[in-house]
Amino acid sequence: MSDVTIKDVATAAGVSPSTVSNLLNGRAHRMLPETRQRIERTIKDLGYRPNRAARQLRTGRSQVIGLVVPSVGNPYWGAFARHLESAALAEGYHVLLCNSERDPDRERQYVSELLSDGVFGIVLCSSLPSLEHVLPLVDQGLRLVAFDRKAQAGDPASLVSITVDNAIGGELAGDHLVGLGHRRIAFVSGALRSINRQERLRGFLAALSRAGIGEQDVLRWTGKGDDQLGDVEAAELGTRAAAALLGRRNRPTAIFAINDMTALGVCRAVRDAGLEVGRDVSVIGFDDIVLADLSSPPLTTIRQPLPDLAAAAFTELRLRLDDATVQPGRSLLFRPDLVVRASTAPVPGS
Amino acid sequence: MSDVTIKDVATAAGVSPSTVSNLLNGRAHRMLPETRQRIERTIKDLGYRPNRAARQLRTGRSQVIGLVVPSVGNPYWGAFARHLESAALAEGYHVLLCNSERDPDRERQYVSELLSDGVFGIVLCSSLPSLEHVLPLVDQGLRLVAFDRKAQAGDPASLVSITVDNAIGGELAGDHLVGLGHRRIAFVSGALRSINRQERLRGFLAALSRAGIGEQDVLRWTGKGDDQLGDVEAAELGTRAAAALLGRRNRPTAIFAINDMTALGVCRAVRDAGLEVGRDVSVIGFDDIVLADLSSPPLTTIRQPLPDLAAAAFTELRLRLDDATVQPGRSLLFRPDLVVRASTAPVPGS
DNA sequence: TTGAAAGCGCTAACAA
DNA sequence: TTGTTAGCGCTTTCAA
Repeated sequence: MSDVTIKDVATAAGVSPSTVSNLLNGRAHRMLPETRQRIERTIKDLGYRPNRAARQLRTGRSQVIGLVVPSVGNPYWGAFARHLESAALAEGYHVLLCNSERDPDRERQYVSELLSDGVFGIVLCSSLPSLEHVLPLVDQGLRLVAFDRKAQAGDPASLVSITVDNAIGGELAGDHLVGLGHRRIAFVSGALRSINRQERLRGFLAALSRAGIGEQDVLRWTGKGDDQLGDVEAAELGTRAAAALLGRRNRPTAIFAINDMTALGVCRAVRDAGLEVGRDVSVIGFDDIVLADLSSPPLTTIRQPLPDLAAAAFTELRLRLDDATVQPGRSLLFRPDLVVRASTAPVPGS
Repeated sequence: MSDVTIKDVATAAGVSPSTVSNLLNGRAHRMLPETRQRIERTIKDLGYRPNRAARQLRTGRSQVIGLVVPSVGNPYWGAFARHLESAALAEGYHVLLCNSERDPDRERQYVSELLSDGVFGIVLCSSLPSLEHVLPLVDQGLRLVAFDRKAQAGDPASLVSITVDNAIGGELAGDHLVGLGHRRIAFVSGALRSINRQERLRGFLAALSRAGIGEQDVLRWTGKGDDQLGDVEAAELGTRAAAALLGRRNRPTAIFAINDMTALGVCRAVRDAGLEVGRDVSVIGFDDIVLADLSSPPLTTIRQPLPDLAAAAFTELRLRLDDATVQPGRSLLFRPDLVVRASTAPVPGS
């Protein structure tokens, strides 16, 4: 380890440790320019690097934030992690990565361990509607930003929630399909346990309703016991759901899938049924992961502005980390975009 | 913050801090069972959690390892990060995530900062053939495991290198295509700067050569200036390369792409040319990322045993973290598998 | 403008 | 079996 300490620097520069410390902590104005230069030179010459553990022990603060996601193996979360890390790095923060694998116990465990690591700022991407499993830890100094989740009535007052506006996203999807002339439309998702999913469906139904398509006329597939949907499983679910829906007498001409992975699974089922995505059945997803544009045909989807979302998550977290007083909670809802590609087209024969 | 310290526990339990510390550090046998139980109860009651910064300051060790990858936004690296984190967690370690974005300066910067964070164990997934930009830091206690990179002559003696056996992977790809009757075969990659890529090509050529196809008969596309290939760009490159290759008079009947992202781009170009992947042109990739199985048609590829690779990376790192004496370096080469899906088929008309 | 000194929470000799 | 003690490297108050 870099065994040169602040004391070594002080001795070599002929000053006291506190003067060096002052320089290190943005109080350079308190010393003569020549002193300052001498110290700076010495630091360079000796290759001195402050020991963060010592600093943290002393100040109680650390330049690390925690990120808890279901799994970075999922392209969506991988992309989010990348953008968040990028935003954090720009401000000198590092990111501890935690994969909850959608296990509430593991989520709680992580948060607790992070606290004990001196990591008080955490971006939590929880799959759960309720955050009560981590709330007790807020009393211990935890600063929480909940991502991909709209604020709920039962949330602690200080919580920040950041997400795309899922209801608007659902509406955009619905408007798009209706605008293409579709009337027999299906919705495919796993169990609607998360608020996000409920919102997406709500917006979607609202759009269809405006076009005169009642709720009862929308084919809904919302998980059939297959709840433990991971990332690969989401596609699998899409395939099974679409296979069932396409087997009906009056099969839908368009399908809205809860996310892109599911949509890709839906596309597979369409092909398996001997139909062509786009021409025979329109498919629209949600997220705009990197593969959406790569798949065949390229997937029409609702894009989440991931860089903006990630930057906001970090900014909000930092705000609460720097200021000891408890800030009021709030929700940030970002607007999603419709990205039209080849998987959606006018209804056949129209 | 959890302001209950080891001292509080000691007082409450009626013992000295060192006894509590002994219990905490696996020296429970040095005390009476009843003392032990009393302390354990107190720890629970008070909700005590050790302060890691203090512990680290004292011992110089930390339960954190660093992971430097090009970008977790790339599905391959995202999957690797997930498996590595999982292996680390099982032993009580946390993972600091660093995205180098393929910038050598950033790589060096990260490693240096990690050192100053007291993080001495780092899994480095560098895109560079040489590691000299971080070597000076090895003297400062850095323990390095290089992933996705075979050992080189110029490496430091203590370096561990872990990767799939890319030459064998290339051979498997070559044998597969040859076995299907293909003779006009192309290879598509970005610039062959990394050792991995060179190895894949070498193995591939060796397999073709055994089938009587000389090097000069293999169409090679190895980047045309488009060097800054990120993740999306890899697909883009595949598309451009394949478009050019398929425009030739004697177009290839099979294409081996350097990785799955590139292969997906190749598939897109095949479709754009009015041909069918599998039937008209066989395409094989490398990695077996999650999308390989989801794409249309599902992609034949060379699978990397990612969970095993990740577990090995952590194990090797930990070995070197625990033992202060410098261990001799070594290379671990894991065997890849051929996964046959629908993107490859016998050569048309055979 | 600079320095002396105390102490953050913990571990591990060493002493009892 | 248990306790005393010194000190890890740093920041910050207070004094000079």
